[in-house]
Amino acid sequence: MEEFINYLLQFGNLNKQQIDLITSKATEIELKKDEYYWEAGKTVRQVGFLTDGVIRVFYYNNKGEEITRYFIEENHLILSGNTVDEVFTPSEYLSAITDCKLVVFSKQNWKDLSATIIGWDSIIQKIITKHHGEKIARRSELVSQDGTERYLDFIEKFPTLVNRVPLSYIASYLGITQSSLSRIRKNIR
Amino acid sequence: MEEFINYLLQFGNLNKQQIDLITSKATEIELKKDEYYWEAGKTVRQVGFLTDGVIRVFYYNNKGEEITRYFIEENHLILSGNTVDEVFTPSEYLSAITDCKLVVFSKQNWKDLSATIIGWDSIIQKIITKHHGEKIARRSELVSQDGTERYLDFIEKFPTLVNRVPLSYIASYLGITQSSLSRIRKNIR
DNA sequence: GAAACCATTTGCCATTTGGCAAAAAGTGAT
DNA sequence: ATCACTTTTTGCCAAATGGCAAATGGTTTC
Repeated sequence: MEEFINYLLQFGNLNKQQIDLITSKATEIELKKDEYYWEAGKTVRQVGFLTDGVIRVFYYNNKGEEITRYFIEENHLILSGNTVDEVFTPSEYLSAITDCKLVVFSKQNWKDLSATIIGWDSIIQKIITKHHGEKIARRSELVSQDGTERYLDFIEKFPTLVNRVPLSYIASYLGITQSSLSRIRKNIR
Repeated sequence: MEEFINYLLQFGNLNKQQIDLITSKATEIELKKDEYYWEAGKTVRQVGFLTDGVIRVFYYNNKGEEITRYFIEENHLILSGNTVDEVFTPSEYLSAITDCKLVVFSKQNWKDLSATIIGWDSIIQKIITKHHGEKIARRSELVSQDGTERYLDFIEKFPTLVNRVPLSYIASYLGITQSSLSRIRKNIR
């Protein structure tokens, strides 16, 4: 819980009272390895903040292959469709790669925070913008690189993930096969 | 100008008075083919809306190659860093692929609109969110596809661009060489 | 129409990656 | 230590892509 507050404070100020309110609206939950946080087609009713673990976001392409879109690390907010207003039904899956801990808010509680805390929306908006920027930048570079460059880039950008994420998922994120990734790793050493 | 208003109206309501205000703050400009709209390192002082033409967004990688990040089509907003508040110095270039027409607002005028029109920020936020979503989705798919799939996808998603954008730029966007793209095109027919 | 210029295609060969299956290495439970 | 299971590495060969240079096609200018 503390992690979440500290994270928020990076993007704006909150007084003790506001922090208490946020805390009172939150629930802490755990997710075991390989459990889903979201499933495609099932309505999302929560806003979550990942305090521990790694989550993988993926979908199935028209050949039935799992494509990893990105990874969510500790200290990242998990929002549905960037707005809490509407009912949101994702087309992708979020599943825990490691055991995870999250702080979650029901949509109603989240709306209450938005309505009560001045500046809340602005803080959240900044966070969303930041995450978007990161995701786009990472993806754009991938396309123009060959497998080796992609992997080196991955190591550099996600040093905390390399040893926690199965290589098959990394390969799927990088858009190469697992065997290719394995060969690439051999050549790098 | 009218295009811009119509575009805005898709994301929220505006009354006649508000529309007049927006119009009064806007300037229409033209951009000739190959002229820059932004250059890396030069401060951006405008918010623009592209009413005609195609703009290419690119940067240089560490090998000095031009990498096309994406294309901007008609009826898209061109914002710096997603917020107008701060001084923004881009690290990428925006250059006109065809002759272009834009509606532009000085930062000051844009702020005035934000301060005067209730709901303005919310409209803009929706637009930004939408564009972000589009960009991420497009990029994510590219990574997991081979050249042929990427090109077919490109044709499908940007039918209006295929015949207006030089193949070298498309190749750079797709992350393949121009020769490869040429061969791919031959095989498709 | 010829010349100059730019965009696109092609040929040739080296390199990378994919696909598939088997081997090897690592992990966990008994 | 052994067995069962999962993850990662390899080998083999086919297919895709890159790099480079030359050829072709198209457009503009004079």
